Amino acid sequence: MTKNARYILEIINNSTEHLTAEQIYLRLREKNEKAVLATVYNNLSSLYEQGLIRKVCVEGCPDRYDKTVRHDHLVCKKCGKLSDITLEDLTEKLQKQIGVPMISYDLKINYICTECLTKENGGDKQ
Amino acid sequence: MTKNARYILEIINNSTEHLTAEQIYLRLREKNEKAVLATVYNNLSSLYEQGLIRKVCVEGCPDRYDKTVRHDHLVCKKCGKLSDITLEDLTEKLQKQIGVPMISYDLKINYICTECLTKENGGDKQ
DNA sequence: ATATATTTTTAAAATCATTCTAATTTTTCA
DNA sequence: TGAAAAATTAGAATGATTTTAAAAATATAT
Repeated sequence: MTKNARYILEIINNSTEHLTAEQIYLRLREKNEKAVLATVYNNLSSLYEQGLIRKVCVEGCPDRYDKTVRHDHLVCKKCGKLSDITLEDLTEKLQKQIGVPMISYDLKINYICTECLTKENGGDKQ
Repeated sequence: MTKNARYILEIINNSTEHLTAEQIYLRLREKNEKAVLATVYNNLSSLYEQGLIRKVCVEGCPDRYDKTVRHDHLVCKKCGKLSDITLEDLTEKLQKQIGVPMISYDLKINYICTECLTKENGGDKQ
């Protein structure tokens, strides 16, 4: 694995957020690594193909990259904010229900985050 | 609701597939409705905001639109093929686990579809 | 019905994320 | 050391989607 790939993997694994390629690129540069956005994309693709990172896509947002430890996601329907939540592992239950062998599953819970709820209520009162 | 919006909703609800904006546009034109792609996008956005249709995004593919009746998805990790599957409704179970009120959930099962499995085996033998 | 306001549609350009291209640099390792 | 392979770069290209501003259609009030 190249230095860039290692750094990128590190950035993703050490982040509690869900970073976009752009954000990863910026963090890489903060580390004084001079790299270009295309390099970040190249490395992200290869890390993803190797199964070392997860890719999360929410409509309207650029793809975000995530660690592979099993967990689920909360997605705010208003602002697109993504948070981690670890719910019961459904793998076995689901595997029993579907006939074919499954690789993994992605579970997203749609909700409205506290900030958006507050804003919404504020807005209504105008 | 305008005629275009009504037709688009109809196309989505009568389809067993998961259509992209482009495909919906083509079907609309088949019905002899002269409309432009931007109109399809406009209407899709507004239908989506009204909660009348679902949007499914799979990485590497343009967004696809889907009916709102509760069901889950199988996603082929190789070719991106999307199929419907109706698994046990997890709403209550999940709602109990997360604290905040949830709107809905999206469950995607990753697997390799039969076609891709066949191809893969064929490829290995080369 | 008739003028006015509102909404929708259109064509075209713009945007944004991502990928590709071909050249250059870096790394590998014989 | 030097050739071959892999990674990086700059920049153009692509593809999906959104925006713009004008034109057309629809609704509303007179």
